[in-house]
Amino acid sequence: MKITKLKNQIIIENPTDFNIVHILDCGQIFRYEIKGNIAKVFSQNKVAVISTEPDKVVIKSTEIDYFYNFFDLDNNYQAIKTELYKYDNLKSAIDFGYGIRILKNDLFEMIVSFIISANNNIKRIKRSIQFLCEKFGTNMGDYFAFPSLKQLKLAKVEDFTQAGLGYRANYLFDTIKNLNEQQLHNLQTMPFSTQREFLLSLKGVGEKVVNCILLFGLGRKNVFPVDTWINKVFVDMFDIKTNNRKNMTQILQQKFNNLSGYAQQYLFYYYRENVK
DNA sequence: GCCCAGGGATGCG
DNA sequence: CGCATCCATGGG
Repeated sequence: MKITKLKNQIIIENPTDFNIVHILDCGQIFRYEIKGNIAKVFSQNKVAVISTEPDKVVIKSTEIDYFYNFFDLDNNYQAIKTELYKYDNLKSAIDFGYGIRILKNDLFEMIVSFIISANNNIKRIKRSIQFLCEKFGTNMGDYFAFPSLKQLKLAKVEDFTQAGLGYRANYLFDTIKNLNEQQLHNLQTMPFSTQREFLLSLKGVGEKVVNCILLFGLGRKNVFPVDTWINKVFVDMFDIKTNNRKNMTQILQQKFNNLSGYAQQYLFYYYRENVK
């Protein structure tokens, strides 16, 4: 795989560790479109267009530095997959989702998105987030930006209910009310345990959501979010008996250490796409 | 009508 | 602490 970064585009030749469908459909992001071989990805107020051609992927954006980092292109996924391939029960998942990469997404967007994600399904999560973008985000012309904290502070509980958040409307409203820009800024450089403790103090953020925020919004790869899918597959794939999600998380994180986040994404994607 | 979806808050022992 | 129950909402 060869990556060439130009002024307004990135060219990836022989993309053995980059498949935009794998990346977008593995549940780490909720703002994207896939139409044939063209995909659009949104983060903050930015957009990238990804075209997949035979033996080549082209990423186009006016914010090419942002998306180079966003797609984690300095990271060597070949080495990660080689390491994870040592686990028998991961081989088929890695083969299936070979092009997965863990995105470096915006922290605030991840906090809001994964509060909405709790006990919800991806289709409805997408719809709710799109509603919030259209109602409170900046109009960028052919799309809407994700609303800033300041913009979301203008929302009432009724707006979140109207967005279809159900009982999560109150959680999000409370979190937005209590968050400030300084805290968001400070979170970027806090030690792991302090980040975790602060995020858990937010309404609507529990053990699973905090791990998603840490993984996708703060680049912490040592966490293993256990959701309903991982819960289902746990006993099958690891032959460890427990129904306690906190125990599963601890067991999985000990097993995979700093590769936990990657292992989780391969397994989540494989299982959700192949099992009903 | 029932069950499920990238679960969390709350209360009770 | 651990555990049970409740919580909106749309799709299958």
